[in-house]
Amino acid sequence: MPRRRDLLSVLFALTRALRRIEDEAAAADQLTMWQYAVLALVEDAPANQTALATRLDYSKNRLVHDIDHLEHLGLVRREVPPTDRRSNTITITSRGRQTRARIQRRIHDAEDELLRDVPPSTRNQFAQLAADITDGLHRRA
Amino acid sequence: MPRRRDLLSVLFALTRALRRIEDEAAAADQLTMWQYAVLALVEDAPANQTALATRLDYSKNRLVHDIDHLEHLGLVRREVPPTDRRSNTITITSRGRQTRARIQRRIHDAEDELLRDVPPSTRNQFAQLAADITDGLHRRA
DNA sequence: TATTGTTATACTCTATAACTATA
DNA sequence: TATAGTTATAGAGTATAACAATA
Repeated sequence: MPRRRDLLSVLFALTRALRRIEDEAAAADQLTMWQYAVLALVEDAPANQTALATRLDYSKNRLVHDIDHLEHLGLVRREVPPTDRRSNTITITSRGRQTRARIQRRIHDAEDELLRDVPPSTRNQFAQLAADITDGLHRRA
Repeated sequence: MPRRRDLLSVLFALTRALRRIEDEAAAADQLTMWQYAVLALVEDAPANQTALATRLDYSKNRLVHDIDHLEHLGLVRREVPPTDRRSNTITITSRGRQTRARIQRRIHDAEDELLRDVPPSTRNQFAQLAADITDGLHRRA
């Protein structure tokens, strides 16, 4: 029976490589990984900055600059809902959708290249399990 | 058919939580996650600093301070092999083994708590697939 | 000439706390 | 009094390049 390995140690090289892939894919459109992550979240549904910070496990003060940048590029809009004038609802623009799709295509291509030696069945199984576990953690948070 | 999700997005929350677990477990023994990672690697086999940097995907200049710290705590030793007096062979001490085991126990306990809602079969399958994929990446590097 | 480990430096990222305007 | 967003600042983490000793 082999010794139990730390879970992080068996994920570290993979997530570092994936992080690099996302950084580069986002940088090709003048974005950071975090800005791309915001874009991806608000494409699914508009959200205010506090909700985004919670969901991303990110701090709200850092989000300010990221959303400034996204807004400056015309990829999202800040809208103040009349029901609570303290908050901003972040909404994606059509240009934002295009940019996000372009970045995602780069990411998926690079993922395919990175995992070219992993059999598709292994890979799909892994992705499914990872999604289940992570979604479970999000539901708890 | 649901849209393909970025692999990083389904791993991110998990790896961030695991990173926090390792940071805290290592900090309880005055170490960083990186220093713990070095300790774990040299327990398996002594290695020089360049090899460690490559294996950890870390830079060799940062390793200098980390190994200084580990050496200062008496957890590893630098030994100059007569065959190549430029390099240091980093060897773990018995105190280093004890510290590493103690930190790992904390990590495994915290992992169990984090993943308490994940069925053991799911978890084992996930860990096995992750290890296979990561080991494959290491073999390529 | 190349490599190992080291040092110095600048830069980016991140955490903390305080502030404003609304509620 | 509490919350959403913002601003300012200090600190940690990281990348780059240059250096000495050895090969």
